[in-house]
Amino acid sequence: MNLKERLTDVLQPILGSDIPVIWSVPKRSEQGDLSTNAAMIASKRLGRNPREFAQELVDIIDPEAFGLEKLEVAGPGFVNVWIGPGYYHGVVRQILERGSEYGSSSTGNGQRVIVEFVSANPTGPLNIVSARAAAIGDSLVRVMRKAGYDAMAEFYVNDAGRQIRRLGESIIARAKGEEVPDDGYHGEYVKDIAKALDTVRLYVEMEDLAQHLAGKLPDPSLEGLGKLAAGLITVEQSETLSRYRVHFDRWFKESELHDGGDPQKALDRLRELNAVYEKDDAVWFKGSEFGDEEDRVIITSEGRPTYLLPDIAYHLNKADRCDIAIDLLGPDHHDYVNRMQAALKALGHEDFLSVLIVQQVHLLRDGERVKMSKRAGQMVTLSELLDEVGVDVTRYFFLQRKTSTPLDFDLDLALEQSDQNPVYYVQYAHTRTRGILRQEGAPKPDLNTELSPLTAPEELELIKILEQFSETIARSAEAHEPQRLVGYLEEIANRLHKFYGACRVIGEDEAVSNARAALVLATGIVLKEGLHLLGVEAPERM
RNA sequence: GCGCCAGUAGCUCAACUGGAUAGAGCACCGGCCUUCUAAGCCGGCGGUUCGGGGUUCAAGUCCCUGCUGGCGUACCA
Repeated sequence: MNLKERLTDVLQPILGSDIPVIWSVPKRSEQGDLSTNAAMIASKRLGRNPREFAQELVDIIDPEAFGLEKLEVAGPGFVNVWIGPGYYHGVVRQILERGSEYGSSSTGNGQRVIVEFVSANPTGPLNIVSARAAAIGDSLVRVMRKAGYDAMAEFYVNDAGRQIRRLGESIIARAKGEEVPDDGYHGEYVKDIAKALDTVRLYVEMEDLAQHLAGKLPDPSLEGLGKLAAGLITVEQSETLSRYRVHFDRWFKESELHDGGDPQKALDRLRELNAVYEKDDAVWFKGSEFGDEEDRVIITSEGRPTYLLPDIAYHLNKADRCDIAIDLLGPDHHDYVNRMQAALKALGHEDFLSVLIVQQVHLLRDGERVKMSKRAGQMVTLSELLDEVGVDVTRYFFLQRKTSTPLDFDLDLALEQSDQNPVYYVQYAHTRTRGILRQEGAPKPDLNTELSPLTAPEELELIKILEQFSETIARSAEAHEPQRLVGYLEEIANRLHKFYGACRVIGEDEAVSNARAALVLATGIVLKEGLHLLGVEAPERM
């Protein structure tokens, strides 16, 4: 149990169980190391003077028992707490003991989570929004695992349906040297696939294509050809993603769903629940009864399911496998959220799904937006981005900002290998910890190193931020906001640099040197693990 | 029209889920390298948190309303 929890345990009986005791770190050091507003909340309900009540809380805590320096009532009724250095020395020791395990918690209680992201159609290379989603989704999974969730990363492959036929058509057109249809896929990669398939000719579909091109077969299997190409594209996507250090635990194919008859089962279930009806030869889901703006067609008048039905089936499938589903969707899909939530509500899975909209990314070069057009096949792909700016910078840039806000990705800044570029600030801090300990004559700290010489403000400020690692991770996980971790790591870097400026490690009195070296080692551990959660490397030298 | 996301320093963004005097980076100005990497540190400049109401001890944060921008608004996915 940590300090906050122990303090809360003492206060809770006086406050009553319905008053939350929330400890926060005040912005100003004159307000102590920890603060709670519980007395103000409680006094309202109990009709008491908040400051008097706060004093009562202060009186009941024995400072020595908790290693506290003092407690105070402040402002309108805050209880402020000053923590003694002994507690912080314990934090450093704990980091050294736990190593890369430091920061883990059981906040998630082992809840099973499926985070679905990217899920790009297998009809072309990954674009920039996918790149952003990939970085965020992957880090979110890492963060959630660290916070005690049983989290899995999943990629939903839309390998069925119309777009696969269109892909087949586009390939045939390219193979014939004809223009690709307007609603087809225009990128250069389609040409490459056509060529590759033609060269290999291993598959029945390709034989069909060859026959077709020779004028012997009027209609090759577009579906089969499309699937084949989709498979190749999926492989390519997965290779790019693994270069990007993005890992998926499962690639879930839409065709698996169809093979198992899941969409039909979902439809039957909705029928049983009386959540669908027929109108104009089509089957409609009663979305408006479950929080959507309007009812939605799930089987067209031609008898074909719309994309919504297999998607409902897919989410039902997830509901069998996890407690919480998180979907990261592109900005062009946000109208889809309500209807999916409505469907899940109808099926008894309210509050199961939470959706994060990954907003638009604009690439800037020379201060100008880079024009991207899918229609004309002109896109900057993830793969190209990685070639140009590298994995660390790309991931860091995407993870810096809240996912729900549009993002300008400044290529010139990304390429700049200087202090202008924030990635290096944190990486440099890690390098600095390694550099100090690499020095000749540097102490070799271990678990028995005496830490009590750590008393300088810069030392304690550094430890205070390290102490918040676990909580920062837990909050990032709960809020589904990995970007919080970025700001946190920058804060560690900043305090390390200040410490570095104020306190020499090597050449001081031996006890001081040893203790400081232990602190430097601990800081390096946290920085490295933090960067790892972002999928960014922690270099030994720069 | 309706829906979603945004609007905070000149620019890019934070703000620990409603707390105390709204913070960083970039840009601009000025300091600090014969000592562990100056990819760093210190100081300065810079704000009606889009406007207007409301809720309360307390609002950038919650509610209402108006404005601006982006995206979406299919029997496409």
